[in-house]
Amino acid sequence: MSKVRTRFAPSPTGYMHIGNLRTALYEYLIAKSAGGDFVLRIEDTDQERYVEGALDVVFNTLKATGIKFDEGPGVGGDYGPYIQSERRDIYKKYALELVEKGHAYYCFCTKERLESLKSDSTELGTGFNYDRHCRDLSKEEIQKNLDAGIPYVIRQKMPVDGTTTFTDAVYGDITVENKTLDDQVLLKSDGLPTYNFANVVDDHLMKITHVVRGNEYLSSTPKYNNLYNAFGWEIPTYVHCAPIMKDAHNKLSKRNGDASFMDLIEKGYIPEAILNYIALLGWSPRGNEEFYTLPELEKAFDIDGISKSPAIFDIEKLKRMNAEYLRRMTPEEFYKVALPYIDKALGGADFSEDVKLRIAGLIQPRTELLTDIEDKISFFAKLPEYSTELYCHKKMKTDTVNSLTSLNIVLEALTNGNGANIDWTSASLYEFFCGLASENELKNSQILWPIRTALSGKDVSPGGATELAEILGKDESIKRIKVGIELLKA
RNA sequence: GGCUCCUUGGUCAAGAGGCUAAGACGCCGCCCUCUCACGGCGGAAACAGGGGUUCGAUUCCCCUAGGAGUCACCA
Repeated sequence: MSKVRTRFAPSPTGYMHIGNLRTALYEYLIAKSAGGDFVLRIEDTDQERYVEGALDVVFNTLKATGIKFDEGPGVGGDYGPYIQSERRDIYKKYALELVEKGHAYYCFCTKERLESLKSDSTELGTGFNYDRHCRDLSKEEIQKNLDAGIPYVIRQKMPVDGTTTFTDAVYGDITVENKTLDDQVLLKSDGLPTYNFANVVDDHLMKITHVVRGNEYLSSTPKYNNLYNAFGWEIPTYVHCAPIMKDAHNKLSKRNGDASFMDLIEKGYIPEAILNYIALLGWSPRGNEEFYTLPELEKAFDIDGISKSPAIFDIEKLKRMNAEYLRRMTPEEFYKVALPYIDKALGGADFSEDVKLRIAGLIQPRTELLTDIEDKISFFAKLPEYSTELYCHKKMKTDTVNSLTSLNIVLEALTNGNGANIDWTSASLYEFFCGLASENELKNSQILWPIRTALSGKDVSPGGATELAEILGKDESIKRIKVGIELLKA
Protein backbone atom coordinates (compact mmCIF):
# COMPACT_ATOMS: atom_id res chain seq x y z
CA MET A 1 0.00 0.00 0.00
CA SER A 2 1.26 3.41 -0.89
CA LYS A 3 2.14 6.03 1.65
CA VAL A 4 -0.82 7.94 3.03
CA ARG A 5 -0.93 11.50 1.81
CA THR A 6 -3.57 14.07 2.63
CA ARG A 7 -3.95 17.66 1.72
CA PHE A 8 -5.47 20.78 3.14
CA ALA A 9 -6.65 22.91 0.25
CA PRO A 10 -8.09 26.21 1.40
CA SER A 11 -8.94 29.00 -0.91
CA PRO A 12 -7.38 32.22 0.28
CA THR A 13 -10.35 34.17 1.58
CA GLY A 14 -8.54 35.69 4.52
CA TYR A 15 -10.56 33.93 7.14
CA MET A 16 -9.74 30.60 8.71
CA HIS A 17 -12.94 29.38 10.13
CA ILE A 18 -13.36 26.65 12.65
CA GLY A 19 -14.76 24.18 10.19
CA ASN A 20 -11.80 24.65 7.90
CA LEU A 21 -9.43 24.21 10.75
CA ARG A 22 -11.10 21.00 11.77
CA THR A 23 -10.83 19.69 8.23
CA ALA A 24 -7.14 20.54 8.26
CA LEU A 25 -6.78 18.79 11.60
CA TYR A 26 -8.48 15.62 10.41
CA GLU A 27 -6.40 15.58 7.27
CA TYR A 28 -3.28 16.04 9.30
CA LEU A 29 -4.29 13.32 11.74
CA ILE A 30 -5.20 10.83 9.04
CA ALA A 31 -1.79 11.34 7.49
CA LYS A 32 0.17 11.34 10.70
CA SER A 33 -1.62 8.42 12.29
CA ALA A 34 -0.43 6.40 9.32
CA GLY A 35 3.03 7.90 9.18
CA GLY A 36 2.10 9.76 6.03
CA ASP A 37 2.52 13.24 4.61
CA PHE A 38 0.36 16.28 4.98
CA VAL A 39 0.32 18.73 2.10
CA LEU A 40 -0.85 22.32 1.95
CA ARG A 41 -2.23 23.44 -1.37
CA ILE A 42 -3.73 26.81 -2.10
CA GLU A 43 -6.80 26.82 -4.30
CA ASP A 44 -6.85 30.26 -5.81
CA THR A 45 -8.37 29.57 -9.18
CA ASP A 46 -11.01 32.18 -8.59
CA GLN A 47 -9.09 35.40 -8.93
CA GLU A 48 -12.10 37.46 -7.95
CA ARG A 49 -12.11 36.02 -4.49
CA TYR A 50 -8.45 36.57 -3.77
CA VAL A 51 -7.78 38.48 -0.57
CA GLU A 52 -4.52 40.17 0.27
CA GLY A 53 -2.73 38.62 3.22
CA ALA A 54 -4.96 35.59 3.19
CA LEU A 55 -2.06 33.21 2.96
CA ASP A 56 -0.60 34.55 6.18
CA VAL A 57 -3.82 33.78 7.97
CA VAL A 58 -3.54 30.18 6.85
CA PHE A 59 0.13 29.94 7.76
CA ASN A 60 -0.30 31.60 11.14
CA THR A 61 -3.22 29.48 12.14
CA LEU A 62 -1.51 26.25 11.25
CA LYS A 63 1.60 27.39 13.03
CA ALA A 64 -0.29 28.36 16.17
CA THR A 65 -1.97 24.99 16.36
CA GLY A 66 1.13 22.99 15.64
CA ILE A 67 -0.24 21.47 12.47
CA LYS A 68 2.86 21.26 10.34
CA PHE A 69 2.69 20.59 6.65
CA ASP A 70 5.34 18.51 4.98
CA GLU A 71 4.89 20.06 1.59
CA GLY A 72 3.39 23.28 0.40
CA PRO A 73 4.06 26.92 -0.36
CA GLY A 74 7.21 28.06 1.35
CA VAL A 75 8.48 24.63 2.24
CA GLY A 76 8.42 23.11 -1.23
CA GLY A 77 8.18 19.42 -2.04
CA ASP A 78 8.35 17.06 -4.97
CA TYR A 79 4.92 17.79 -6.36
CA GLY A 80 4.85 21.56 -6.59
CA PRO A 81 4.01 24.19 -7.28
CA TYR A 82 1.42 24.10 -4.51
CA ILE A 83 -0.49 27.17 -5.54
CA GLN A 84 -3.01 26.42 -8.22
CA SER A 85 -2.69 29.67 -10.07
CA GLU A 86 0.90 28.64 -10.75
CA ARG A 87 -0.21 25.35 -12.23
CA ARG A 88 -2.30 26.79 -15.02
CA ASP A 89 -0.58 25.01 -17.87
CA ILE A 90 -0.92 21.65 -16.21
CA TYR A 91 -4.69 21.80 -16.13
CA LYS A 92 -4.98 22.88 -19.70
CA LYS A 93 -2.87 20.00 -20.82
CA TYR A 94 -5.02 17.48 -18.98
CA ALA A 95 -8.23 19.09 -20.14
CA LEU A 96 -7.10 18.74 -23.72
CA GLU A 97 -6.10 15.18 -23.08
CA LEU A 98 -9.62 14.49 -21.97
CA VAL A 99 -11.03 16.12 -25.10
CA GLU A 100 -8.69 13.94 -27.08
CA LYS A 101 -9.97 10.83 -25.32
CA GLY A 102 -13.58 11.82 -25.91
CA HIS A 103 -14.44 12.47 -22.29
CA ALA A 104 -14.68 16.23 -22.61
CA TYR A 105 -15.59 18.76 -25.25
CA TYR A 106 -15.33 22.40 -26.22
CA CYS A 107 -18.37 24.50 -25.44
CA PHE A 108 -18.87 27.86 -27.08
CA CYS A 109 -22.16 28.74 -25.47
CA THR A 110 -22.45 32.32 -24.31
CA LYS A 111 -23.25 33.31 -20.78
CA GLU A 112 -26.47 34.77 -22.06
CA ARG A 113 -27.58 31.48 -23.51
CA LEU A 114 -26.77 29.68 -20.28
CA GLU A 115 -28.63 32.30 -18.29
CA SER A 116 -31.75 31.84 -20.29
CA LEU A 117 -31.52 28.07 -19.94
CA LYS A 118 -31.22 28.56 -16.25
CA SER A 119 -34.18 30.87 -15.92
CA ASP A 120 -36.26 28.45 -17.97
CA SER A 121 -35.37 25.65 -15.65
CA THR A 122 -36.21 27.63 -12.54
CA GLU A 123 -39.57 28.47 -14.05
CA LEU A 124 -40.20 24.82 -14.62
CA GLY A 125 -39.06 24.07 -11.10
CA THR A 126 -36.54 21.57 -12.35
CA GLY A 127 -32.86 21.66 -11.64
CA PHE A 128 -30.48 23.17 -14.10
CA ASN A 129 -28.37 20.96 -16.24
CA TYR A 130 -26.49 22.19 -19.25
CA ASP A 131 -28.43 21.09 -22.31
CA ARG A 132 -25.31 19.68 -23.98
CA HIS A 133 -25.74 21.96 -26.93
CA CYS A 134 -22.06 21.77 -27.87
CA ARG A 135 -21.51 18.16 -26.95
CA ASP A 136 -21.71 16.88 -30.49
CA LEU A 137 -20.26 19.66 -32.58
CA SER A 138 -18.35 18.43 -35.57
CA LYS A 139 -14.60 18.75 -35.76
CA GLU A 140 -15.02 21.37 -38.45
CA GLU A 141 -17.38 23.49 -36.43
CA ILE A 142 -15.08 23.36 -33.45
CA GLN A 143 -12.08 24.33 -35.52
CA LYS A 144 -13.99 27.13 -37.15
CA ASN A 145 -15.00 28.54 -33.79
CA LEU A 146 -11.50 28.21 -32.43
CA ASP A 147 -10.05 29.94 -35.46
CA ALA A 148 -12.56 32.71 -35.08
CA GLY A 149 -11.34 33.22 -31.53
CA ILE A 150 -14.70 32.53 -29.94
CA PRO A 151 -14.29 32.09 -26.18
CA TYR A 152 -14.83 28.58 -24.98
CA VAL A 153 -14.89 26.39 -21.95
CA ILE A 154 -14.18 22.71 -21.75
CA ARG A 155 -16.90 20.55 -20.35
CA GLN A 156 -16.86 17.06 -18.99
CA LYS A 157 -18.85 14.52 -21.00
CA MET A 158 -20.97 12.65 -18.47
CA PRO A 159 -22.37 9.21 -19.18
CA VAL A 160 -26.04 9.41 -20.06
CA ASP A 161 -27.34 6.11 -18.75
CA GLY A 162 -26.65 3.89 -15.83
CA THR A 163 -25.54 4.78 -12.37
CA THR A 164 -22.33 5.73 -10.64
CA THR A 165 -21.50 4.39 -7.22
CA PHE A 166 -18.76 5.60 -4.98
CA THR A 167 -17.68 4.70 -1.51
CA ASP A 168 -17.13 7.17 1.23
CA ALA A 169 -15.29 6.18 4.37
CA VAL A 170 -17.84 7.96 6.51
CA TYR A 171 -21.10 7.62 4.58
CA GLY A 172 -20.61 4.27 2.92
CA ASP A 173 -21.76 3.50 -0.62
CA ILE A 174 -23.66 6.18 -2.45
CA THR A 175 -25.25 5.63 -5.83
CA VAL A 176 -26.60 8.23 -8.19
CA GLU A 177 -28.14 8.06 -11.59
CA ASN A 178 -25.87 9.36 -14.28
CA LYS A 179 -28.62 11.30 -15.95
CA THR A 180 -28.60 13.66 -12.98
CA LEU A 181 -24.97 14.51 -13.59
CA ASP A 182 -24.24 17.80 -15.28
CA ASP A 183 -21.68 18.23 -18.02
CA GLN A 184 -19.72 20.43 -15.71
CA VAL A 185 -17.17 22.98 -16.79
CA LEU A 186 -13.60 21.82 -16.35
CA LEU A 187 -11.69 24.69 -17.83
CA LYS A 188 -13.07 28.20 -17.61
CA SER A 189 -12.91 30.67 -20.45
CA ASP A 190 -10.08 32.46 -18.65
CA GLY A 191 -8.04 29.30 -19.05
CA LEU A 192 -8.08 28.46 -15.37
CA PRO A 193 -9.64 25.26 -14.15
CA THR A 194 -12.70 25.03 -11.96
CA TYR A 195 -12.29 23.59 -8.51
CA ASN A 196 -13.97 20.46 -9.78
CA PHE A 197 -11.19 19.86 -12.23
CA ALA A 198 -8.13 21.29 -10.53
CA ASN A 199 -8.92 19.31 -7.47
CA VAL A 200 -8.93 15.99 -9.24
CA VAL A 201 -5.86 16.72 -11.31
CA ASP A 202 -3.88 17.98 -8.34
CA ASP A 203 -4.94 15.24 -6.00
CA HIS A 204 -3.79 12.73 -8.54
CA LEU A 205 -0.53 14.44 -9.40
CA MET A 206 0.24 15.04 -5.75
CA LYS A 207 -0.51 11.40 -4.99
CA ILE A 208 -3.18 12.23 -2.43
CA THR A 209 -4.62 9.03 -0.99
CA HIS A 210 -7.35 10.43 1.27
CA VAL A 211 -9.55 13.28 0.22
CA VAL A 212 -11.07 14.89 3.30
CA ARG A 213 -13.60 17.65 2.82
CA GLY A 214 -17.00 18.95 3.84
CA ASN A 215 -20.00 16.87 2.90
CA GLU A 216 -21.28 19.60 0.61
CA TYR A 217 -19.04 17.86 -1.93
CA LEU A 218 -20.81 14.57 -1.51
CA SER A 219 -23.17 15.21 -4.37
CA SER A 220 -20.46 16.13 -6.82
CA THR A 221 -18.20 13.26 -5.98
CA PRO A 222 -19.64 10.96 -8.67
CA LYS A 223 -18.52 13.51 -11.24
CA TYR A 224 -15.01 13.40 -9.86
CA ASN A 225 -15.00 9.66 -10.05
CA ASN A 226 -15.99 9.80 -13.68
CA LEU A 227 -13.05 12.09 -14.17
CA TYR A 228 -10.64 9.73 -12.44
CA ASN A 229 -11.98 6.90 -14.54
CA ALA A 230 -11.71 8.87 -17.75
CA PHE A 231 -8.05 9.43 -17.04
CA GLY A 232 -7.56 5.91 -15.80
CA TRP A 233 -6.43 7.19 -12.43
CA GLU A 234 -6.83 5.56 -9.08
CA ILE A 235 -9.71 6.88 -7.02
CA PRO A 236 -8.72 8.13 -3.59
CA THR A 237 -10.42 7.28 -0.32
CA TYR A 238 -13.11 9.84 0.35
CA VAL A 239 -13.73 11.15 3.83
CA HIS A 240 -16.65 13.55 3.85
CA CYS A 241 -17.32 15.37 7.08
CA ALA A 242 -20.56 16.83 8.32
CA PRO A 243 -20.36 20.55 8.99
CA ILE A 244 -19.89 22.37 12.26
CA MET A 245 -23.01 24.35 12.98
CA LYS A 246 -23.74 27.58 14.77
CA ASP A 247 -27.20 26.26 15.62
CA ALA A 248 -29.55 23.65 14.26
CA HIS A 249 -29.95 25.44 10.95
CA ASN A 250 -26.86 27.50 10.26
CA LYS A 251 -23.31 26.58 9.62
CA LEU A 252 -20.58 28.33 11.49
CA SER A 253 -19.51 31.02 9.10
CA LYS A 254 -17.86 34.34 8.68
CA ARG A 255 -21.04 35.61 7.20
CA ASN A 256 -22.89 34.92 10.43
CA GLY A 257 -20.21 36.75 12.34
CA ASP A 258 -18.99 33.56 13.96
CA ALA A 259 -15.59 33.39 15.53
CA SER A 260 -12.59 32.32 13.51
CA PHE A 261 -9.65 30.63 15.13
CA MET A 262 -7.89 33.94 15.58
CA ASP A 263 -11.00 35.51 17.09
CA LEU A 264 -11.08 32.77 19.70
CA ILE A 265 -7.44 33.36 20.53
CA GLU A 266 -8.21 37.01 21.06
CA LYS A 267 -11.06 36.06 23.33
CA GLY A 268 -8.63 34.27 25.60
CA TYR A 269 -8.81 30.68 24.42
CA ILE A 270 -5.60 28.77 23.97
CA PRO A 271 -4.76 26.89 20.78
CA GLU A 272 -4.43 23.48 22.44
CA ALA A 273 -7.92 23.70 23.90
CA ILE A 274 -9.46 24.87 20.65
CA LEU A 275 -7.81 22.10 18.71
CA ASN A 276 -8.79 19.48 21.26
CA TYR A 277 -12.35 20.68 21.31
CA ILE A 278 -12.87 20.78 17.58
CA ALA A 279 -11.29 17.36 17.21
CA LEU A 280 -14.19 16.11 19.30
CA LEU A 281 -16.77 17.94 17.23
CA GLY A 282 -17.58 15.27 14.71
CA TRP A 283 -15.17 12.66 15.90
CA SER A 284 -15.31 10.43 18.90
CA PRO A 285 -12.44 8.54 20.47
CA ARG A 286 -12.72 4.92 21.53
CA GLY A 287 -12.75 5.44 25.25
CA ASN A 288 -13.97 8.12 27.60
CA GLU A 289 -10.86 10.27 27.63
CA GLU A 290 -11.53 13.71 26.18
CA PHE A 291 -8.23 15.44 26.64
CA TYR A 292 -5.71 14.97 23.90
CA THR A 293 -2.58 16.76 22.89
CA LEU A 294 -1.86 16.86 19.19
CA PRO A 295 0.61 13.94 19.40
CA GLU A 296 -1.94 11.95 21.38
CA LEU A 297 -4.55 12.67 18.74
CA GLU A 298 -2.18 11.38 16.10
CA LYS A 299 -2.19 8.06 17.90
CA ALA A 300 -5.87 7.94 18.78
CA PHE A 301 -7.46 9.24 15.61
CA ASP A 302 -9.31 6.90 13.32
CA ILE A 303 -11.70 7.52 10.47
CA ASP A 304 -14.30 5.18 11.95
CA GLY A 305 -14.88 7.65 14.74
CA ILE A 306 -16.03 10.41 12.40
CA SER A 307 -19.74 11.05 12.61
CA LYS A 308 -22.23 11.60 9.84
CA SER A 309 -24.40 14.25 11.34
CA PRO A 310 -23.67 17.92 11.88
CA ALA A 311 -22.34 19.10 15.23
CA ILE A 312 -23.33 22.31 16.92
CA PHE A 313 -20.43 24.33 18.23
CA ASP A 314 -20.85 24.67 21.99
CA ILE A 315 -18.82 27.55 23.32
CA GLU A 316 -19.59 26.50 26.91
CA LYS A 317 -17.85 23.23 26.47
CA LEU A 318 -14.90 24.88 24.79
CA LYS A 319 -14.71 27.29 27.69
CA ARG A 320 -14.66 24.47 30.16
CA MET A 321 -12.00 22.69 28.21
CA ASN A 322 -9.96 25.85 28.05
CA ALA A 323 -10.22 26.22 31.82
CA GLU A 324 -9.14 22.65 32.27
CA TYR A 325 -6.14 23.20 30.01
CA LEU A 326 -5.13 26.23 32.03
CA ARG A 327 -5.40 24.27 35.26
CA ARG A 328 -3.40 21.39 33.97
CA MET A 329 -0.48 23.64 33.16
CA THR A 330 2.43 23.80 35.55
CA PRO A 331 2.53 27.06 37.51
CA GLU A 332 5.40 28.17 35.30
CA GLU A 333 3.53 27.45 32.09
CA PHE A 334 0.46 29.22 33.35
CA TYR A 335 2.48 32.20 34.45
CA LYS A 336 3.97 32.45 31.01
CA VAL A 337 0.66 32.58 29.16
CA ALA A 338 -1.02 34.70 31.82
CA LEU A 339 1.72 37.29 32.26
CA PRO A 340 0.61 39.65 29.50
CA TYR A 341 -2.86 39.72 30.99
CA ILE A 342 -1.53 40.08 34.52
CA ASP A 343 0.65 43.00 33.49
CA LYS A 344 -2.25 44.63 31.78
CA ALA A 345 -4.44 44.25 34.85
CA LEU A 346 -1.80 45.64 37.16
CA GLY A 347 -1.22 48.60 34.92
CA GLY A 348 1.99 50.39 35.68
CA ALA A 349 1.90 49.37 39.34
CA ASP A 350 5.10 48.05 40.74
CA PHE A 351 4.79 44.37 41.57
CA SER A 352 7.71 42.05 41.93
CA GLU A 353 8.08 38.93 39.88
CA ASP A 354 7.48 36.94 43.03
CA VAL A 355 4.21 38.65 43.78
CA LYS A 356 3.00 38.25 40.23
CA LEU A 357 3.86 34.59 40.43
CA ARG A 358 1.74 34.27 43.54
CA ILE A 359 -1.15 36.14 41.91
CA ALA A 360 -0.90 33.71 39.03
CA GLY A 361 -1.12 30.87 41.52
CA LEU A 362 -4.31 32.30 42.89
CA ILE A 363 -6.03 32.76 39.57
CA GLN A 364 -4.87 29.62 37.82
CA PRO A 365 -7.72 27.44 39.10
CA ARG A 366 -10.16 30.30 38.69
CA THR A 367 -9.50 31.29 35.10
CA GLU A 368 -11.62 30.03 32.26
CA LEU A 369 -10.44 32.49 29.65
CA LEU A 370 -7.21 34.43 29.76
CA THR A 371 -9.25 37.55 29.19
CA ASP A 372 -10.98 36.96 32.55
CA ILE A 373 -7.78 37.75 34.35
CA GLU A 374 -7.81 41.51 34.15
CA ASP A 375 -11.12 41.90 35.89
CA LYS A 376 -10.23 39.37 38.55
CA ILE A 377 -7.01 40.95 39.75
CA SER A 378 -7.03 44.63 38.93
CA PHE A 379 -8.01 45.37 42.54
CA PHE A 380 -4.51 44.40 43.60
CA ALA A 381 -3.20 47.50 41.89
CA LYS A 382 -5.98 49.81 42.87
CA LEU A 383 -8.70 49.42 45.44
CA PRO A 384 -11.97 49.99 43.62
CA GLU A 385 -14.67 52.19 45.03
CA TYR A 386 -17.24 50.01 46.66
CA SER A 387 -20.44 50.08 48.63
CA THR A 388 -20.60 49.08 52.28
CA GLU A 389 -23.31 46.68 51.18
CA LEU A 390 -20.47 44.32 50.42
CA TYR A 391 -19.86 43.91 54.12
CA CYS A 392 -23.29 42.42 54.59
CA HIS A 393 -23.22 38.71 54.06
CA LYS A 394 -25.88 36.48 55.47
CA LYS A 395 -23.97 33.26 55.48
CA MET A 396 -20.91 34.93 57.00
CA LYS A 397 -23.17 36.54 59.57
CA THR A 398 -21.80 39.96 58.90
CA ASP A 399 -23.34 43.39 58.53
CA THR A 400 -21.99 46.91 58.46
CA VAL A 401 -22.07 47.22 62.22
CA ASN A 402 -20.20 44.10 63.24
CA SER A 403 -17.88 44.50 60.28
CA LEU A 404 -16.82 47.85 61.62
CA THR A 405 -16.21 46.32 65.01
CA SER A 406 -14.19 43.51 63.49
CA LEU A 407 -12.07 45.79 61.38
CA ASN A 408 -11.30 47.92 64.39
CA ILE A 409 -10.28 44.87 66.35
CA VAL A 410 -8.08 43.74 63.50
CA LEU A 411 -6.53 47.14 62.99
CA GLU A 412 -5.76 47.50 66.66
CA ALA A 413 -4.26 44.04 66.89
CA LEU A 414 -2.14 44.59 63.82
CA THR A 415 -0.82 48.00 64.79
CA ASN A 416 -0.58 47.98 68.59
CA GLY A 417 -1.48 44.47 69.64
CA ASN A 418 0.44 41.23 69.44
CA GLY A 419 -0.06 41.13 65.69
CA ALA A 420 2.24 44.06 65.19
CA ASN A 421 5.21 41.89 64.41
CA ILE A 422 3.45 38.96 62.89
CA ASP A 423 5.04 36.97 60.14
CA TRP A 424 3.08 38.34 57.15
CA THR A 425 2.12 35.12 55.45
CA SER A 426 -1.26 33.71 54.68
CA ALA A 427 -0.84 30.77 57.04
CA SER A 428 0.21 32.70 60.10
CA LEU A 429 -2.27 35.47 59.43
CA TYR A 430 -5.01 32.90 59.20
CA GLU A 431 -4.05 31.45 62.54
CA PHE A 432 -3.84 34.90 64.07
CA PHE A 433 -7.21 36.09 62.78
CA CYS A 434 -8.95 32.95 63.92
CA GLY A 435 -7.42 33.54 67.33
CA LEU A 436 -8.77 37.06 67.32
CA ALA A 437 -12.17 35.72 66.47
CA SER A 438 -12.34 33.32 69.36
CA GLU A 439 -10.93 35.89 71.80
CA ASN A 440 -13.80 38.15 70.88
CA GLU A 441 -16.34 35.37 70.68
CA LEU A 442 -16.86 35.88 66.98
CA LYS A 443 -17.12 33.40 64.17
CA ASN A 444 -14.05 33.18 61.99
CA SER A 445 -16.06 34.46 59.10
CA GLN A 446 -17.02 37.58 61.02
CA ILE A 447 -13.38 38.57 61.14
CA LEU A 448 -12.28 37.21 57.79
CA TRP A 449 -15.12 38.42 55.59
CA PRO A 450 -14.77 42.08 56.53
CA ILE A 451 -11.02 41.86 55.93
CA ARG A 452 -11.48 40.21 52.58
CA THR A 453 -13.96 42.83 51.60
CA ALA A 454 -11.81 45.71 52.76
CA LEU A 455 -8.77 44.36 50.94
CA SER A 456 -10.50 43.68 47.66
CA GLY A 457 -13.45 46.04 47.51
CA LYS A 458 -15.22 43.28 45.61
CA ASP A 459 -17.92 40.76 46.30
CA VAL A 460 -15.76 37.95 45.06
CA SER A 461 -12.01 37.70 44.94
CA PRO A 462 -9.48 35.11 43.83
CA GLY A 463 -8.51 34.15 47.35
CA GLY A 464 -9.59 34.76 50.91
CA ALA A 465 -8.64 37.46 53.38
CA THR A 466 -5.25 36.12 54.31
CA GLU A 467 -4.23 35.18 50.79
CA LEU A 468 -4.99 38.67 49.61
CA ALA A 469 -3.24 40.18 52.61
CA GLU A 470 -0.08 38.25 51.96
CA ILE A 471 0.08 39.52 48.40
CA LEU A 472 -0.82 43.10 49.20
CA GLY A 473 1.72 43.27 52.01
CA LYS A 474 1.31 44.69 55.47
CA ASP A 475 1.32 48.39 54.71
CA GLU A 476 -1.16 48.25 51.90
CA SER A 477 -3.39 45.86 53.81
CA ILE A 478 -3.57 48.13 56.82
CA LYS A 479 -4.20 51.07 54.58
CA ARG A 480 -7.16 49.33 52.97
CA ILE A 481 -8.55 48.24 56.32
CA LYS A 482 -8.47 51.88 57.39
CA VAL A 483 -10.32 52.84 54.24
CA GLY A 484 -12.91 50.25 55.11
CA ILE A 485 -13.31 51.58 58.61
CA GLU A 486 -13.81 55.10 57.32
CA LEU A 487 -16.43 53.89 54.87
CA LEU A 488 -18.30 51.97 57.53
CA LYS A 489 -18.22 54.89 59.94
CA ALA A 490 -19.78 57.23 57.47
C1' G B 1 -38.93 20.80 -7.12
C1' G B 2 -35.15 16.52 -8.60
C1' C B 3 -31.19 13.93 -6.50
C1' U B 4 -28.23 12.66 -2.12
C1' C B 5 -27.49 12.47 2.95
C1' C B 6 -28.77 12.95 8.19
C1' U B 7 -32.08 12.02 12.89
C1' U B 8 -29.80 8.80 20.83
C1' G B 9 -30.87 13.82 26.80
C1' G B 10 -30.50 21.37 25.85
C1' U B 11 -25.26 20.38 23.45
C1' C B 12 -20.98 16.92 22.02
C1' A B 13 -21.65 11.81 21.82
C1' A B 14 -20.86 5.89 23.05
C1' G B 15 -23.74 2.05 21.31
C1' A B 16 -22.82 -1.73 15.94
C1' G B 17 -30.22 -7.47 17.92
C1' G B 18 -30.79 -8.98 24.38
C1' C B 19 -27.35 -3.20 28.48
C1' U B 20 -30.69 -0.42 34.67
C1' A B 21 -29.08 3.13 26.95
C1' A B 22 -22.00 5.03 28.66
C1' G B 23 -19.13 9.44 29.34
C1' A B 24 -18.50 14.89 28.88
C1' C B 25 -20.45 20.18 28.88
C1' G B 26 -24.45 22.79 30.88
C1' C B 27 -28.31 22.67 34.78
C1' C B 28 -30.02 21.32 39.99
C1' G B 29 -28.85 19.57 45.06
C1' C B 30 -25.39 18.21 48.91
C1' C B 31 -20.31 18.18 50.90
C1' C B 32 -15.56 20.70 51.31
C1' U B 33 -14.40 25.82 52.24
C1' C B 34 -11.43 32.56 55.04
C1' U B 35 -15.80 34.90 49.50
C1' C B 36 -15.61 32.88 44.56
C1' A B 37 -13.69 29.08 42.00
C1' C B 38 -11.36 24.24 42.19
C1' G B 39 -12.43 19.37 44.10
C1' G B 40 -15.85 15.29 45.87
C1' C B 41 -20.76 13.01 45.87
C1' G B 42 -25.64 12.68 43.96
C1' G B 43 -29.82 14.10 40.63
C1' A B 44 -33.12 15.53 36.53
C1' A B 45 -32.62 14.79 31.32
C1' A B 46 -32.56 10.94 25.13
C1' C B 47 -33.25 6.34 21.11
C1' A B 48 -38.41 11.65 15.74
C1' G B 49 -43.20 8.72 14.44
C1' G B 50 -45.42 4.36 12.15
C1' G B 51 -45.05 -0.30 10.04
C1' G B 52 -42.41 -4.71 9.35
C1' U B 53 -38.13 -8.84 10.05
C1' U B 54 -37.06 -11.42 14.68
C1' C B 55 -38.18 -15.19 20.48
C1' G B 56 -36.33 -10.10 21.06
C1' A B 57 -35.14 -4.10 18.15
C1' U B 58 -31.88 2.32 19.60
C1' U B 59 -29.33 -1.30 16.54
C1' C B 60 -31.70 -4.59 10.15
C1' C B 61 -35.66 -3.23 6.12
C1' C B 62 -39.74 0.05 4.40
C1' C B 63 -42.74 4.39 4.86
C1' U B 64 -43.77 9.20 7.04
C1' A B 65 -42.10 13.59 9.32
C1' G B 66 -38.31 16.98 10.24
C1' G B 67 -33.54 18.80 8.93
C1' A B 68 -29.23 19.45 5.79
C1' G B 69 -26.48 19.48 1.20
C1' U B 70 -26.49 19.99 -4.00
C1' C B 71 -28.45 21.32 -8.76
C1' A B 72 -22.45 28.03 -11.12
C1' C B 73 -17.20 29.57 -16.10
C1' C B 74 -17.48 29.49 -6.38
C1' A B 75 -14.75 26.54 -3.89
